Amino acid sequence: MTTSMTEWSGPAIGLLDLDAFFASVEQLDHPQWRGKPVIVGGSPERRGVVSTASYEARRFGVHSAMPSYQAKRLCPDAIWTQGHFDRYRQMSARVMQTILDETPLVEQVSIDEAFFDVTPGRFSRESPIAICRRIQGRVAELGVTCSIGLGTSKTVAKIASERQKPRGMTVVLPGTEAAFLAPLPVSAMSGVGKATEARLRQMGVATLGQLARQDPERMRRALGVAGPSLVTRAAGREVSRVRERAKPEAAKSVSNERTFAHDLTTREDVAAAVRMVSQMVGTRLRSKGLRGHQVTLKLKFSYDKTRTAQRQLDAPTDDEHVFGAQALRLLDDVWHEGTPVRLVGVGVSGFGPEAPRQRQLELFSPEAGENDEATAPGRHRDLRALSVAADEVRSRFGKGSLSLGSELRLRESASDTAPMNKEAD
DNA sequence: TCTGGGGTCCTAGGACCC
DNA sequence: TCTGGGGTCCTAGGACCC
Repeated sequence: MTTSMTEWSGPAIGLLDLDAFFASVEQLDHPQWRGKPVIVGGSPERRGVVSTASYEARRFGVHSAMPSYQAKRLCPDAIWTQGHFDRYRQMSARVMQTILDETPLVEQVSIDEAFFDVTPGRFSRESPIAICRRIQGRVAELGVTCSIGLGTSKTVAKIASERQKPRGMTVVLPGTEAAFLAPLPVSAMSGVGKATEARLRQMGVATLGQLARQDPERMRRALGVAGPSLVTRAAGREVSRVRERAKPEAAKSVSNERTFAHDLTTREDVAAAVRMVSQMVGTRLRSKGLRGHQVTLKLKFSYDKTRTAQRQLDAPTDDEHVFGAQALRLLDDVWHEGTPVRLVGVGVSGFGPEAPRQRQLELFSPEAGENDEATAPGRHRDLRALSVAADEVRSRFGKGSLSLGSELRLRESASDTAPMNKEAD
């Protein structure tokens, strides 16, 4: 297919998606693993899931987000690894730089995906297709491969990128968007998950072509504010803009959660888990220089039963002794001893510059009592200094080098840092 | 020992204020 | 004696993404 600039009218947006990225990096770094099934994910014994499966493993039916025990059954000889995230981030950065070398407007959307703007006449007069081909070749030189979708909007580019994988390139020429999208199931479009798909099915809408013909107002009533834009996007009429990625400092929340190999039932164990997870969050907050004034506790009792509770703090903090103590209090709102807990999560948010609304009541409430773990301001300072010192020790001697006695047993049963799932399910 | 972890955004109800 | 109405904050839960 050849297209000169004169044939391309309107915006040209590309979406680059790295093929089985984590597994590909592992195969790049371990030549003896090439051509073999490789699975990056949590271990089958610890309630893990598959993050990425190499294409060799996919032939056995293994895919992202599959429970690891199931993947193990399908592909017993697969090579397993928990993943090497610093290495993936490094490789990702090189890929992003490669795209930037070809066009200045790049929006990284995840570790393995980026939109880029190659609209003819905007930064260059070259054919968008030629630029995409060159990007694909240069990425391959780095040792990993990618698939690219090219179209006049983000929605089209994204869907196109998934049509031919791995190492594919799918071009949807201007004017052909509606015909390209129409036969596809609604779930092909990002923003349409299980729930929305089911809702649309009830309404007799199964394909993007059918969705494109819906009354936007009807969709708004059925699906909320996102409804009308789904119609526009399904019709291929979306006007999208590639934006440089927001800075990491713009994070709105920092959280950690751990699933335990065996459910926790005693207050002692659950409280120890809350403290352990709070400590992980505290370390990350301090390393990012963020302080939040809201803490959230999350407990998962079974696969589909989760409860959360949150609370405002008197002042923004990055110290687990402060927000962790509040998280412990929230425990009683959502849990009673004896109920099995499979996951414990703690999050801190509310990094905005302004202080939360002062709540006079709190000053006199019994919960600000002296039996708090950390209440008196002087004690706060001492404990935070302790947290900072502990960060230092952990960074020098490893994460496991410092932990409370009660945490030790938990650390043994908690899944190791499970890699994020980098692919759509 | 079926189904992880880190995020963002939206919704809906109640509190509270004027 | 039948209780307004807009705005904002807070909270819990859920959908979705990679």
